[in-house]
Amino acid sequence: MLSRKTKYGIKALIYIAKQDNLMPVLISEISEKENISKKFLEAILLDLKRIGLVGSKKGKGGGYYLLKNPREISVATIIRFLDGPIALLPCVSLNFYEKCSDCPSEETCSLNKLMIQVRDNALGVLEKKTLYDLVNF
Amino acid sequence: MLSRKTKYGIKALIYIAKQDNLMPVLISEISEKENISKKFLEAILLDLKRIGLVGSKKGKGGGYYLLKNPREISVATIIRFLDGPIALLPCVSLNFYEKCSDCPSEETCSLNKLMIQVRDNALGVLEKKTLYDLVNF
DNA sequence: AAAATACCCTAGTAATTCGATAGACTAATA
DNA sequence: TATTAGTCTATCGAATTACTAGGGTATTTT
Repeated sequence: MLSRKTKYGIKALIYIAKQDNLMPVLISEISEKENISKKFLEAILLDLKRIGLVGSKKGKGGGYYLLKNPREISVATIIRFLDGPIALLPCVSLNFYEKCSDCPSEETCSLNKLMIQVRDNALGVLEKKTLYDLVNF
Repeated sequence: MLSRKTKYGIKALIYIAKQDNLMPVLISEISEKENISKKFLEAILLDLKRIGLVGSKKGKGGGYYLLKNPREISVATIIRFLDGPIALLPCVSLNFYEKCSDCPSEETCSLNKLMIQVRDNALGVLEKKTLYDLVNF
């Protein structure tokens, strides 16, 4: 399951992407409209800023805005950064690979191949889907 | 990501399924061969027993054995019982459905449809794959 | 009776999640 | 310059989860 953090992060990005004017969007506005705890959202947006997906402007008239074209932000990217691996096992993760401590060999592991298949199926959807698609659903 | 519990559970079931003789399999044997903490495995097998996938016999010559045909045990079933929902959001889970607290309506939710798609893709693999397939990989 | 084995209970550590609280800093604007 | 509307930082805490470990009980076979 996705963490709330990730879910909120995606919804916030969608919200920002929907405002096609150039004005930065307020945390408080997103918080109210999307029913997200303001302080929690604050932390999430900060994460998204570190990743480079959004920029921010302080002071009056400030807020958050997208730094990339919505077509270039895939859902997979967002999930990876906020939630971590999409794969079900560390040994089949493309971006967070780690050897399973209990497995002597991935070659002979009975789960490895199956989980690669599951991963690829999920990625097939999540890599293709971008913020743009979600805004214009 | 799958919990260790689930991963261990699946591997234990595979191990048991591989012994085609009728002798029950010892916890300690699975624990050693699969590098799983014995105590943890104990709890996992107990769960699997409650679910009805395995049976057990105490005393000398005791151990665990399958109660169902490996062809009838899908990986999805095992994951659901040990790990919970396969879906990424509660609102798209078939077996553990729950309304998202922040969403006013699933109809207009921008994530709902996408996550249904991801779920169905994952299930396409996990429902079809059974213990039998994993043993004879 | 003794040995082998599953079963049960408890407790603890460590990490993660989801926030709450309090305030510091920054920039536009009146 | 003072005010105000914002982001930013840091810390704390309750609740849950994921294991790990110990010791004792019940049951079955020899």
